[in-house]
Amino acid sequence: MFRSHTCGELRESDINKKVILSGWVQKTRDKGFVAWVDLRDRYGITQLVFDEDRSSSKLLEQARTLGREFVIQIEGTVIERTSKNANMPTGNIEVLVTELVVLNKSITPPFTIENDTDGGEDLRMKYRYLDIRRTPIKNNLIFRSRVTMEVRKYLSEKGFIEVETPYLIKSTPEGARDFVVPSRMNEGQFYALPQSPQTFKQLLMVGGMDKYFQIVKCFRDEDLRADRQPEFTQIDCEMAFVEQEDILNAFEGLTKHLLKEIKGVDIKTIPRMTFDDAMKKYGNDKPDIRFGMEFGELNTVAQHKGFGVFNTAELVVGIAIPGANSLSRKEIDSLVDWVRRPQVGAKGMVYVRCNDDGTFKSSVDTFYDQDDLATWADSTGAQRGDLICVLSGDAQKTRTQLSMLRMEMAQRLGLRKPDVFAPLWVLDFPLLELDEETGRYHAMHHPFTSPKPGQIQLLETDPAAVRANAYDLVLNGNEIGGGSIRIHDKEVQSTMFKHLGFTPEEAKAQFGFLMDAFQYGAPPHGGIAFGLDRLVAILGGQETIRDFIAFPKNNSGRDVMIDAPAPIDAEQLKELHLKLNLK
RNA sequence: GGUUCGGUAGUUCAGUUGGUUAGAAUACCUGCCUGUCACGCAGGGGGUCGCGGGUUCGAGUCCCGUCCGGACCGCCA
Repeated sequence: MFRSHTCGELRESDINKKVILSGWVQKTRDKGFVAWVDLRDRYGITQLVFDEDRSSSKLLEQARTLGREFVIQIEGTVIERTSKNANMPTGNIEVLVTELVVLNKSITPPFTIENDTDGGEDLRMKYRYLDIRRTPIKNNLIFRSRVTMEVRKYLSEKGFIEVETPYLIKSTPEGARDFVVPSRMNEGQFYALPQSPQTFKQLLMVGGMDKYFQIVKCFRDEDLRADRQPEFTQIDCEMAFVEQEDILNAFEGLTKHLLKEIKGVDIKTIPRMTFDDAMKKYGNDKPDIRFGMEFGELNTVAQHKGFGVFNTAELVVGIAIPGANSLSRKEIDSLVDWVRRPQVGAKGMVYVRCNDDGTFKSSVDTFYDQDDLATWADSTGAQRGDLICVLSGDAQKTRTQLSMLRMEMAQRLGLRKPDVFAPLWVLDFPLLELDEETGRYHAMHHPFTSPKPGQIQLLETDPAAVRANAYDLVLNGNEIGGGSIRIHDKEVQSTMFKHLGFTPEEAKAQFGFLMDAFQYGAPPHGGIAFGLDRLVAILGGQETIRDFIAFPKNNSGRDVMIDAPAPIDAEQLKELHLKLNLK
């Protein structure tokens, strides 16, 4: 037997018990007459004690040879501490060791395995197995396990069946780049790893599975970010015989369940907002509604008063930043510089100080009097003490820029509180999006998304106006889930492909299997997929998904621990019928 | 593909206008220490300043190239 207890569970009630513990040496403190060892495992830390009076000199000497991260097994007696430590759960007791076995030595680790490690990101990635020993990372993985367990529990109880779908599938031109796998047995042919199990879950609906879910890896060969990995996990769901309302209700239930069980937060109902409203009010299709600062459109009140910049702008729009009248002239100037950076791209910024005495002082006082500025304050909801920031120009771009300013100021003002959770449904997304480079329309969600009833004809005349039965679940300014009611009719699906620029032959070659299936009684169906990594990170109050993934990739898509990707040898290439064409 | 910041001891970093033998903290090693828990005290070892080239009497420092890492833009149905 390696252990009778874990290193996290012994308490005062265990005093006088004989115990066996195994774990890692976190740290030793040698005081001469007495030496302590902090013994760590997944469950916690228990202090071991060796001293001149109660331990044999051989044992005390042996304890002094222990180094960081040695794996040891001890036998001993739980005793009350002379000096207790209120900061640790096991702080009232320690184990007086009677026997010590070194199960395995360790060389000095490259960084300290403590909550506040001295190790940098890169190094911790290279030795991820050591990083996982640290409490913060360990707790994140345990947290993730709790979340997935709750998801499985909830969905299973609601009658969903978890079905696995294949990872070796077919490459398609839509969407992100595919990761590709050469086929040895089929010369010159390739599998692709799924960007999502989309078509398979639809085929499961045709197969009568009715309510499906899967916690599943997906793959996209695109550049990485702090919240984006090339392989990531989705909670993928699909239901048959449903309309949008059924899906929203079902997964509102899941979201509320998770917030309740994981965070202890009660959400009554999740508010809903159309895509158009989200863009108008927040300039963003995933607004953070933990705070206000809604957009106020100022065209009618700010144009034709002699200020040329506004007169020629498609949109004049502002927000009231709470309490920001206290900013100095210099700070406001630096804010103007901030919006003019290329990443934001505004040409300039007009501001209005809302003084405590109810007067206004703006950067455009030449053109606007106090009454004019009062209407601005009205439109933006500005209170005394606020600062109104106004941007103008092309409607879409200006909204995006003001949205960036809104998020930045909320961040600076501490309004993005990690312990507040404000989910939001965003509905009625456009079906299609114009690609400015190619001039072609492509599906905003994916090509299997159904248009709103009665809008199919609009595809011919005004494709950009067609709305989809598509919805996103937004949590604290992050898209954590998205889905749609799918097309289940072969003719409608063909029409969609036609409008996406597929010839009938291309559509048949790439998605013929799906359209064939639709001919055999495909039920109406729809679904949703949640980004598990992101969901877990946000529930955990953090932005970086990397710390919630056991073995993540770095910014360049590399696994620095196993050093992948890596070249393969000539023999393997030959087997796969591949020739390299390197620069 | 682009913008930007960084690479100096095992680790995290400092290093001024280009100027003697490149420092601090921590980790590591040795010794001391009658209750530590960020233990304390004394001492010690530890450097290809990412790599290559250039300017200079002299380069960690300036210039060019390159590699690696972080953040962001493009991209991510």
